[in-house]
Amino acid sequence: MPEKVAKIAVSAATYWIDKPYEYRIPEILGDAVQPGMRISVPFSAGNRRSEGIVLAVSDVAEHEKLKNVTAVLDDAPLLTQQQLQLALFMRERFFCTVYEAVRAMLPAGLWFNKAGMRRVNDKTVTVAKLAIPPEEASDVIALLEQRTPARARLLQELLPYGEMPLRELLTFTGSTRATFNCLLSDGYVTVYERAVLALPDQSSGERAELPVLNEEQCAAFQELKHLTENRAFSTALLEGVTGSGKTSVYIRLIDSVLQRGRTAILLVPEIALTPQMLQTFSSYFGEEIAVLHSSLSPRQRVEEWKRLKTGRAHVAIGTRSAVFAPVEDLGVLIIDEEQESTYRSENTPRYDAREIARYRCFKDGCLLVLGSATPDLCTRHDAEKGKIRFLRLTKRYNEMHLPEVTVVDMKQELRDGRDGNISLFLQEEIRKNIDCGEQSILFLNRRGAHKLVTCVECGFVYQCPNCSVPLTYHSVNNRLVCHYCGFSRRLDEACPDCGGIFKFIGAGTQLVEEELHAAFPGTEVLRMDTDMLTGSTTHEMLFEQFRSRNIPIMIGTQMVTKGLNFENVTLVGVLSADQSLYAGDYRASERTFSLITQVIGRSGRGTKPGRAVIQTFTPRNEVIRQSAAQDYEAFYASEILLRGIQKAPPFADLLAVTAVGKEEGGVVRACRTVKSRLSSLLSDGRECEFLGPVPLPVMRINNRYRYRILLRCRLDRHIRRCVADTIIALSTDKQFKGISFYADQDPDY
DNA sequence: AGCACGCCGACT
DNA sequence: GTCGGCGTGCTC
Repeated sequence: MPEKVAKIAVSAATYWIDKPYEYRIPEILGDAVQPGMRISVPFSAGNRRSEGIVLAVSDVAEHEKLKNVTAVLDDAPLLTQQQLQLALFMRERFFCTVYEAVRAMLPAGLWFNKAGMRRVNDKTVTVAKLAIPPEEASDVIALLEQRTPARARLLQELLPYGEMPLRELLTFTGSTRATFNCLLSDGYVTVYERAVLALPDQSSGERAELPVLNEEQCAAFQELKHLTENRAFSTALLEGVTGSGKTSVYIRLIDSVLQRGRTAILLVPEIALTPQMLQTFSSYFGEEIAVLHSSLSPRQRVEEWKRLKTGRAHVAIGTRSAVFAPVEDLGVLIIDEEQESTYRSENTPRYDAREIARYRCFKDGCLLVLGSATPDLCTRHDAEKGKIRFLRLTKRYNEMHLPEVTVVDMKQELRDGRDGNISLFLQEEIRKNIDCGEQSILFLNRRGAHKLVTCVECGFVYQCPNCSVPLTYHSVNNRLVCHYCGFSRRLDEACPDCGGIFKFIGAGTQLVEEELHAAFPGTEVLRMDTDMLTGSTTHEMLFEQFRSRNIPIMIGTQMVTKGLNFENVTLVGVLSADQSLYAGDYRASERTFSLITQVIGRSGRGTKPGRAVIQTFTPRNEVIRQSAAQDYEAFYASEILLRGIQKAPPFADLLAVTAVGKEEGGVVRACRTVKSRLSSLLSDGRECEFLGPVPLPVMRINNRYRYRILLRCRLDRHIRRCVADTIIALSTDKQFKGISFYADQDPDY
């Protein structure tokens, strides 16, 4: 009887030693070890316990001496062969380890032990929060390291985030609640309960009638449906102006796929996944739906995942990670608002859900639908070239008119002696709304929401000692905070350089709120920002207040832009359109256009017509004018020309290799080495262009310098291989000790 | 990365 | 003679 051998992707393996490792399956484990299961193995010289996932089982050993598999962690495979294949693809494509890919594919709750899963009815999650300023925490960690290292580790893990669900914190650090309680009683941390997104009640058996489609929607639906009927891969762009009813088409499409016994996945941007939206889908599909979303409790996440895995649910709705939903025989995968940056992961593995979607649909032979009012330029370009199907919805629901848009020149405002954040024109418009009992929403860019402190006399600006950014002022605690590393300090009474008086510049939501109170005394204002969302208050609760109490004005950041439907809102204002426009990367215009479109779309969704006001210092800017006119066609036409000239996507791929390290000279040298190695590897007649080394827009974060090399070319397998080899070679080079490298396709900056 | 093995200087 | 410095190499 030949011995069984397992090929395993090990969690302890770093990127440059990541490969399938062989282990012997001891006889007692016998058939209990199958591909797709997690197991426990000894790894490396010290035989450290490591987790792994079984990739294959065979009875031929390619190695002389093998270690034994220690234990099996699952009683059924978590991943199918196809999903394991996907993990291997992700390694190639996103420069991560196979196990990192696996971890991204599975709900985090699977790693919590059974004892930790006892709670059934999680209405809230306990969140651990740092109770001391981050810079003080660093000192505390150093202090604790000697006598109570476990406590130090907990604090260390919590530090970069500021707060995280307690359960996750304990699992990541492998600590117990007791250790945490010590930190709690020492006052270094606090806890609070955060409300968990409520899943729609699916017990009410009555299913709603499917939405009736208008002529245009019907044509789009028929064509999409047709594409799902032959089992072949295809992609379609569904471009629909705001309010054209893309969702109704999705619903009918999902329904038709379910009718044929296949499954569906719907991806939505983070912010669009609201209880109302889930309720809508749940009313059509009942318990067929499973929701995959980060603000579910770990327990719920596992439960929903299992319902899909076991075939009790056939439709997955969720954010980015729902692209990994464990469904078989996929019939359609829909990505709503496909241009959203939230589909790209910012952590390892730095995957793009759209690319995973394409891979899955290709393998499953099914339809990929990309829906948007303002598609990604590359998607739109593909549609125009006939590479993907192109379907359009041009009519707004009920023939509603687009809001009337006014662009206000803020330079003129300054010349007229007004230096506030709200122009005279916008003030008058708000006044009209207050008078007739209608509501207004004011939108502030996240970047614009930062408040700087500067000295009136000498122009002194506080800088973060660890990062190359100015500190931002928070009036709640009168402290200056770094938004990258969390450093904070008290604000001095006067300028530390010259003793001058401070001036606060840049509009924070709080500042705008104060301005509004001054302009409209006695009028209620609802502020929607992260400061308001502490404790058990959720967005939904604030939105509900806004609606039910008919609060005249709401101000907010990104989160007020999407998907919300308030009938009584007839005025929206973009306080400063410039921040995102002049961010400096090749996607800045595209982001701005999409953002303004979404904001404008919030106005006049009821029976009354809407108005929109865009404030800018550059009113003649073409992108501003095109977005004010809501002319995506014009925007696309001019922007695609520009991309051609810039040789930016879709006309070339960009790949950034970033080096991060404590010593600036070393990091720059590392980048140069990346460049010279790659250029000699790719010198065989390929058209490749190198840019850099350039510092990232924020050059230093947490005392680590960040530089990158940009590679402009047509990315193929060979080039990826060369990049991977280069990263591996430099990571293992003693010369570059302490410097880490990563690669990113089409980076945002 | 993290750990063992290995080959040269100051210690009980 | 031995303890320990960190240089080198491997992880099945």
